[in-house]
Amino acid sequence: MSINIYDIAKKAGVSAATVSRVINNKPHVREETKRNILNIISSMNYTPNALARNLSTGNTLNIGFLIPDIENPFFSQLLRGLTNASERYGYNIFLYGTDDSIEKEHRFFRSVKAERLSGIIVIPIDANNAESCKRLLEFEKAGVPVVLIDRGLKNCRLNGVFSEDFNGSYAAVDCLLQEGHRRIATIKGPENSRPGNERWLGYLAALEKWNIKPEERYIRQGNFHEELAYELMHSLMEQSEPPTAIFSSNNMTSLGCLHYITEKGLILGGDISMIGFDDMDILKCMNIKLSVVDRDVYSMGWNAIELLTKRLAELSNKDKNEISCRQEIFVPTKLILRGSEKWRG
Amino acid sequence: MSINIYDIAKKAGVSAATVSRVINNKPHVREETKRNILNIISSMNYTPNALARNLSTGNTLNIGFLIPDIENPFFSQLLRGLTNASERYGYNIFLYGTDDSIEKEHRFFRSVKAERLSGIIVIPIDANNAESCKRLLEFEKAGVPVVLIDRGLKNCRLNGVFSEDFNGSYAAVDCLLQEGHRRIATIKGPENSRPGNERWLGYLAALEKWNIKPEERYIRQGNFHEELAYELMHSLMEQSEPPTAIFSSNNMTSLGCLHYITEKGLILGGDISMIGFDDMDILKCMNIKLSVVDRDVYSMGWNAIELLTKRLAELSNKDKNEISCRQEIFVPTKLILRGSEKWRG
DNA sequence: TTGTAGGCGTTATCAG
DNA sequence: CTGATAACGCCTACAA
Repeated sequence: MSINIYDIAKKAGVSAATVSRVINNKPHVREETKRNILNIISSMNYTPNALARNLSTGNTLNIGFLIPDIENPFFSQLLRGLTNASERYGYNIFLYGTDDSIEKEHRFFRSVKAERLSGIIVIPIDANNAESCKRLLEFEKAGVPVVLIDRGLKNCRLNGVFSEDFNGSYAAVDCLLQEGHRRIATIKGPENSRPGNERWLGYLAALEKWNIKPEERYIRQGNFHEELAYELMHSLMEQSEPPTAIFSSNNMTSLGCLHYITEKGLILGGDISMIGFDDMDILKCMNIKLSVVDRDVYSMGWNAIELLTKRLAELSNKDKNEISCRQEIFVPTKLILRGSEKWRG
Repeated sequence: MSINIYDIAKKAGVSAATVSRVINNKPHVREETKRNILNIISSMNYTPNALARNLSTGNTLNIGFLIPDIENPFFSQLLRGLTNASERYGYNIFLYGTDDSIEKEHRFFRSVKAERLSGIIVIPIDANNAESCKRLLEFEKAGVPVVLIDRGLKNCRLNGVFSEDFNGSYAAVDCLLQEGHRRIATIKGPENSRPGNERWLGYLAALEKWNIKPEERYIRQGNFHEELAYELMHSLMEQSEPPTAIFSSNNMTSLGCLHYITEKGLILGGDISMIGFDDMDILKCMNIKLSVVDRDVYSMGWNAIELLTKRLAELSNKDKNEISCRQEIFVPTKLILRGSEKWRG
């Protein structure tokens, strides 16, 4: 096959053990021996076999990432944070696209085990899926740390990086109320998603603060996708007393709303007001002054890797047998006002 | 550590070899023995260690994917095609985000070798980079097939999946000419990119067909990113005799153009005409009738995996020692007219 | 049909 | 500071 550690050893007139020490920057090697070996390594263009090393150490630097919808720009941004951070920390990323299919999600769990990944970062598809929850807890117990991002799992206490969905949503709806709106509609996220639920609770809480009863006619069950949101906008707007403002629960939903709004030629912040969750670069290009609840998505990805790194470090210091703290990180949200929240502006 | 093939063997009262045969679906195992082993495997929740297997067979089912700009929706779509196809064929994807940094690209090549990936799919950053070319050819020679996507490398004959950039661009510009435009500007892609160059040649060829001389004042050097395109639009439009139509060489560039156009309140297909390369879902939502050169990006990703699969199969049939054909697949483009090409519409 | 034994390329533990 | 040698978990001739 390809050139191995013995070839180097032979050439250098030493044993494989010494070469191994050099490769791994271990102490107790004479400076000269080291230099010589290093030279031979580079001149023979030798690259240690990671498979063999991992097998021997029982520890890969590979981490798995399960992502439900690769084309959603939110996830792309996350992915960039993740890949950058994992490069920084020396991990390889195994990418698994689950495409919103729970079967795929489960299939990938098997892969994770087979490949002996040292950690996984998961955006679970269904917060209520007991099987996923079980499998993930098994990983944790087996010493494979799990970090959730954005979405969570019900009754499944794991590490995770989330955002302040409740606060963000509350602030957005509160803002609309301050603007004078009283008929505020929302298109909810999927019921089995933590962010969807939190944002819904934020909506309710803001209404309650202002002593306003939530009304069925202004509430729609969305699925975080554009098509449905677009349809729901029709049913929201084409009723006798339509809402004066919309709170949309994610970026795709906002697109659906905007689709309807631009199609009807409505003026944002004039004919209809709106605040969406999650910013999109595209809005700027299109000169669309949509107010949004923003958060640092890139850093969510980065934080997830750091959290994982920390957990992995704790696991390798098993000698102290510390009980490590579970951590949930909540990235703050920020309300960015661009005018679409205005009433009859 | 975790449970291994010997544990299963002991429990089943057979040797590890027999268990191995069962795991790999090899013949010459009594049906009953097989059933029994399978039962034990599932009851003990055993998953074979892929690292050990790969080390032993010298063949991983892992393939690397180098992508320059994860947040570009074109690449997201590609990524979806790739992940779906690789799941279908049983590969794992190692994702490497190069972020347009040639150093990262080279660093990842090292990783590819260390991890003994069985193939790589690359979107090279710089078509003129000799080092990348050299490394990729080395991989090919070492039996690690390489498939390029979209972008290529100069003087580096490798397998690849591209699209009919020249034809697409030619058709777009020809269409603008048919509409009566004579002052057609273009914002070019990077000079070191194959698609950028092909699309530029298509532009020139179309002009030539109509006997029109390309004019410096209507040509700008872009970089496939939005910001620069936006700036270049200023310099294009704010001259004494501005162009009447724009041909934009990729999706991000189109965004930059649209940014300018919407900001100035220009009417697409009225005040200014335009055709872009690559469609974007977003356009529909924003009700923007941009005509585009479209291609099936998802299938480009899928095709890349299929090409790789074929090459891998050929390599394993080394006994025949066939010289396998290098393949370049060119996905067709399609001009989608939505009105923005019209003149004084 | 099944078992034995050696090898894949490293690392790690002891000795020296 | 360096070298044998035994793992790591699986596959695969070859033998039985």
